[in-house]
Amino acid sequence: MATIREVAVKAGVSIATVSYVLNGSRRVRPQTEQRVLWAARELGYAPNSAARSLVIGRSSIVGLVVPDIGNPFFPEITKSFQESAAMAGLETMVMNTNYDVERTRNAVDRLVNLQVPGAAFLTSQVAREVRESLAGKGVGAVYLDHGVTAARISNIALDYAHGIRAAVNHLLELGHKRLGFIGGPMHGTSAQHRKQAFLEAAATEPGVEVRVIDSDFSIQGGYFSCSKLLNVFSATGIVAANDLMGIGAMHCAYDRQISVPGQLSIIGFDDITFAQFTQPALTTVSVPRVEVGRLVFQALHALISDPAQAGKEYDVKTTLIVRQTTAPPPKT
Amino acid sequence: MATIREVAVKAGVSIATVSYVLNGSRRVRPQTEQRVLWAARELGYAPNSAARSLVIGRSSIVGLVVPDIGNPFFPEITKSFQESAAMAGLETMVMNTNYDVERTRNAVDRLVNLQVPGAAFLTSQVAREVRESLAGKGVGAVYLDHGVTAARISNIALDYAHGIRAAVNHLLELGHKRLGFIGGPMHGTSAQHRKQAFLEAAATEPGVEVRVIDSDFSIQGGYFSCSKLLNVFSATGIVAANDLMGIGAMHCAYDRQISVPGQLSIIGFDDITFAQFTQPALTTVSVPRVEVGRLVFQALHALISDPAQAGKEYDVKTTLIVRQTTAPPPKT
DNA sequence: TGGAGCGTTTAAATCGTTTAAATGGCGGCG
DNA sequence: CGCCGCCATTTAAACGATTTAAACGCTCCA
Repeated sequence: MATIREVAVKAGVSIATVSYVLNGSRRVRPQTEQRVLWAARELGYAPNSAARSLVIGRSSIVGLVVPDIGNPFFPEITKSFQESAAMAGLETMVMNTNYDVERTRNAVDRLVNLQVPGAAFLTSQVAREVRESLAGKGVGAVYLDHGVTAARISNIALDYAHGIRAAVNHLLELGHKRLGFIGGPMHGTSAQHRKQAFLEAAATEPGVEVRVIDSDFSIQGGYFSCSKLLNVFSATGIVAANDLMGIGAMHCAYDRQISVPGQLSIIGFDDITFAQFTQPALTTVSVPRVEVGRLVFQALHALISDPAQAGKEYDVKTTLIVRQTTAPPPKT
Repeated sequence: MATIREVAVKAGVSIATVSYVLNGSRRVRPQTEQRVLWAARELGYAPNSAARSLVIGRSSIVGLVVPDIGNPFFPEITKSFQESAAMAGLETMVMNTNYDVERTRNAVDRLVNLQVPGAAFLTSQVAREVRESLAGKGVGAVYLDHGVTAARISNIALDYAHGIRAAVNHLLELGHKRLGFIGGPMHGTSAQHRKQAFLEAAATEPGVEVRVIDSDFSIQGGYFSCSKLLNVFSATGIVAANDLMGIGAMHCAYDRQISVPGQLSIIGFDDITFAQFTQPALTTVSVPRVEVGRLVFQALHALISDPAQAGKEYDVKTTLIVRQTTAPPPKT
């Protein structure tokens, strides 16, 4: 590996000049600039990132904290985040927390130790003191659905309400009167928002019966919750807080020989790639993941490059995608 | 952030002693050791990783290069790799290459710049000179299905043949005589191995007709390949080189009103989580992903901690999981 | 011709570690 | 009693970059 010193020698200047040219941090005579550039290219020089972070006090790595990389919702966001970051010359350190507060804390500690200038959190399991310590250390942070912006803290708000409302209205328009909702774990704010939105949307129409069950965002969870829902009262329409649970619900219906959408309509949330490949294809609320990934990075990048600027709130719309798991309720 | 200097002051020793205690790189009087440990704990000291890598010449980050994090096969391996790495005190930098040689080259450059002690490649799109330069720079590398071991290079061999053979035998035993195979992109060695294994297994039984189509590991690819296969000759059994393509094939069959498994049997490969949730559930060859992730890391770790030791070859078995997409061929 | 003034370049300090070499104290042995 | 050798510890020199402050070399004007 070539060092800045070798480049300096080759270009016949001091190392400071090389640094100035490469970082554009000071005016340099065009002629010297050319020589330096040439020497650097010739030697295939790339600044040693460790040395750089040591003196700067920040690394060129940003953190991306996800609750479960195994859930197909996250890899796609990760991918587009990572691509945006790479274009800005930043590496992305992906950390998986398994929806666990303790592991999240640990992940943050490790990110701080890496001296990341910022991190994005696609999970809501972040303890308050962790958030505060992060802000205190001057680390920029972008949260998903946390709802609060502050110095060094931006927020991406997914407009769940819009999509959920559309989903509920869709079911109501089809004539459904008994609706079930399978929610996510209640310690997550995003799960709370979705449930809230469902309840509000369902309340607009009089004479609609509603039941809600909190679950865990997994296929198995969706399966059992659907089962409970069907036992408790014979729902004709079910909205799940994510596609995985929606798919679980479909299997529950299948196992009970209940036809979807003939006897039971099901709507998911997220529009993961697989949603369009279930049999029948799952009606769901789409979250534009590529856009979210890009936006999350942009928000973080803004925070990093100008630490003085206040945190912002960004909005992302969600939209209903009608496929084949919804139909009018059976007439009894 | 506390520095080693502050710890030294608090413990009343020199910074070198602190370093020795913390790294166990030299004998230290138990009494001093205790004082240092206490001081470090008291201050919540964690060594600055940038400074450390600067002087060591290696970072505490290992690379994990995957072709497509969006393909559910990889996140799970990633997860278990990452967990093993974390237990060994190493961070994992995940890089996505989109099956692109150029992007792989770029990813490697960035890893080298980060001074990783080693990297694992779950993709076969690695140019030879890249591999060589990696080895030359003293970076340990673990490849999946590359088949070559050398100094600083280990290899994980997935025993495709075993699983594929079981899949083909399963179809033959059911009485199928016309078999199709949907392969992966031929520039990947793992795709080649699977195709090879299929052809060999099918050749053992006389009177069996066989057709092969190379595709691209995507759902869409599987869909079109299945379509072609059915046009070319009326296959009654199809083996796909991965589950995504198997699922694509199922949809193709569905759209053509061909019942699975009544008229067409389909077998996938990988056993991604979704394989058990398709309708009907996909018969597939299981690759133990958690185990693979762990093993890949262990192999890498061995390479890193003792650079002198020769590269090793590790084997992982694959096994057929019979679910619901296979049945005897229709009697004509 | 000498100096002011300006823009460019340089020397040197710094970041927080690791580690080779130097130091100092102490017991054992001649 | 003095010397040697051994241990535990310290001193100090790296590692490769950024950046402040100082030096330098020009041009231009008096």
